[in-house]
Amino acid sequence: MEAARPIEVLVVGQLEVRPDESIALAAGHPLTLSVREFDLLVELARRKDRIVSREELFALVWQTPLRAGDRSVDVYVHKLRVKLEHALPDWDFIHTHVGFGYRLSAEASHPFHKDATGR
Amino acid sequence: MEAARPIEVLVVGQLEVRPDESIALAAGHPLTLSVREFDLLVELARRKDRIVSREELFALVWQTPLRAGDRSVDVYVHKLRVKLEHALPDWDFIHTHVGFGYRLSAEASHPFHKDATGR
DNA sequence: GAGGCCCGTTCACAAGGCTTTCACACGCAC
DNA sequence: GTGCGTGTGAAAGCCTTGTGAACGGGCCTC
Repeated sequence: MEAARPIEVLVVGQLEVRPDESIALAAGHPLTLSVREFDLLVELARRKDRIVSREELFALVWQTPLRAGDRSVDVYVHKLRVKLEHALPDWDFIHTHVGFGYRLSAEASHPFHKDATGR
Repeated sequence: MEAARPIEVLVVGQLEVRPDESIALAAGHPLTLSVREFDLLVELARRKDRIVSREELFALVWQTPLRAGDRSVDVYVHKLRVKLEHALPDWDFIHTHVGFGYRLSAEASHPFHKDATGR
């Protein structure tokens, strides 16, 4: 049999991330992500449902220790949130844990009090 | 009877590529492509919906590793885009993923009409 | 052999996207 | 209110990609 190196496919709700193919799918549709955005999403997805500190995320994605005052992680989390929100409006993916870091999990966005804003 | 090697027919939306016949059809009409253009289209079609890096594309089509600074892939992607755009104006086929590479997928070109209100 | 044509390659510049860094707004705890 | 941590929009510069064109080689025709 082939020495099959298992292909890594990270699934988080309707989100599917394939690090080997450098692609992320939202409900089967490819997301357009920059390199940093993609790398950040991959590392979060690999640690799905766990809280990951900024220091760890930065080291993983930027390959260098986080300097005091650097807000890059926050900025890129925001960029990812915007794109994920646009692709899958009914779900929240990146959750903030104040003082600890971020956690990636698929959670239905607040089921009550949902505006019927026509879009 | 025949050695049962299935004939390869790659379909991407209205695009049909037949490597064995060295022909590509757009909505049933043959495209006029050079060898390089055709080979590039074949390799992209074989990896439809996946992002393919310049390095991989160059190795596949040119049969030699990509040298730093070589823009051949970009140039041929452009040539292909022009011909595909001419043949099927309402569809986008080759999508750029900055920092990653190119992806071949049939996607309707901008569904919204862009006006010139400068807004 | 000369001229014309494609084709492939390379270059130069234009365009546009990406990363980084700032500034300020917000919410919560004290 | 004050301080701290996070959200968010924008500016600036860098880097990647898009694009038109020049150059040269191979091939066909005359």
